[in-house]
Amino acid sequence: MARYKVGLATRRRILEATRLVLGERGLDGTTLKAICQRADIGAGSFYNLFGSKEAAILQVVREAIRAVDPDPAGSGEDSIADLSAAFVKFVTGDPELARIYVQIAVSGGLTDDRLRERVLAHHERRVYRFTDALQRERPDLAPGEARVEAQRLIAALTGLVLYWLLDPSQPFEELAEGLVERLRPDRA
Amino acid sequence: MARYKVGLATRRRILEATRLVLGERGLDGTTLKAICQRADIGAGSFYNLFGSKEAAILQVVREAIRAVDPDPAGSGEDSIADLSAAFVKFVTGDPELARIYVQIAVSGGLTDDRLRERVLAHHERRVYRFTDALQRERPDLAPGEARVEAQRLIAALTGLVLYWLLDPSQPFEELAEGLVERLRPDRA
DNA sequence: GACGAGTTGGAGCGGGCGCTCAAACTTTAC
DNA sequence: GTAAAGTTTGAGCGCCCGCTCCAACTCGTC
Repeated sequence: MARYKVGLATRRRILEATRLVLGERGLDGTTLKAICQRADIGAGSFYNLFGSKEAAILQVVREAIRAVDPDPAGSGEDSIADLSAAFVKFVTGDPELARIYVQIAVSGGLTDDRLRERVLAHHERRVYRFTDALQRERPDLAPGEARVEAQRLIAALTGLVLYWLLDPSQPFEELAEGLVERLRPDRA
Repeated sequence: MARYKVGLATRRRILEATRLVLGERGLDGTTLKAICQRADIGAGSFYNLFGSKEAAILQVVREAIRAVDPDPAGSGEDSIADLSAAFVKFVTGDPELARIYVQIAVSGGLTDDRLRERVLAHHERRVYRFTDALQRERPDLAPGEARVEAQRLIAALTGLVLYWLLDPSQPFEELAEGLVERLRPDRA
């Protein structure tokens, strides 16, 4: 849609504004008016560049999910500690996007069928990735057990993010690091 | 407000309808129309018994939180396994209420200041309860370490509930039970 | 059965929602 | 400089929201 420089710049401003509003107000609080005020544009400009409010939101959601799982077709060289640390870094490094990620996973996933599919597909990839890493590090674990431990670890990390977003004074990084300790080879 | 039997019965129907709609559609999807259709009443009847839509929702939210933490002033005789099993039982026994619990914690807690306070107060009580149980069972743990482990356990349980609600085919009970195993005295 | 108190449905209010549209303006290519 | 294509603004449309109001109706009491 955008073909001139100004249009592309406006497009970027809209996505940035959408990101901010989504983080602050959540999925349903993200109104067109809020986005347009934040981006300092009129409604007409928005619809010149996006087909609908949902389109802009989905674009931001895609970004958030990609930030958590940056390399969907990755070759699988990372350790559990790497994967976990990368997630912690994502969360602490871009809390706005982390907020969106958690809100989408829950309020979106539990009420919107299409979003649930996206969230579950993303979750499945993560479980696979973590399971793979765990099997490499801990050949002593049965394959089924590795997957189960991966699921537990991801659930715990997700829960910690939630409580940290609710109360940022919580020592999220320390809590998260302790989760990985337990899965180390020397604890087998 | 309700003084005749019919009024009290209607009040119950409204709360039941609110519970169902909240679980299915989430906080923002719970419209007055949806509640009234579900309860098969007119809007006038609703406002004869509740001061606002929010009042009915808060009533249900209170129920959900109380279901997770049924005895806020409890004496502290439960073991970690008891506390964890009680939570698992709540979740599997009343998934509707569990849905509400998770949705409120996230979409409510992250966007509404008053709800966040409620959620955090509830969470703090739970952490205290779990920490207390863990200290009794595992005197070898430093007090700070017991609290940290309690936080990790609660976060993991919450995360597991989330993913189980997104995908009920997940073996939630098995995954949850494994979390407690690790904290047993004989693993010290 | 008469009567006050409580309960009921639903039309309709003010307001915010996502979105449209046309006229004015800006950018770009020649 | 010209003109086609792209961009912008903001009033306003239709819709649904939470909520009000009141005439009609039931309930409980005597």
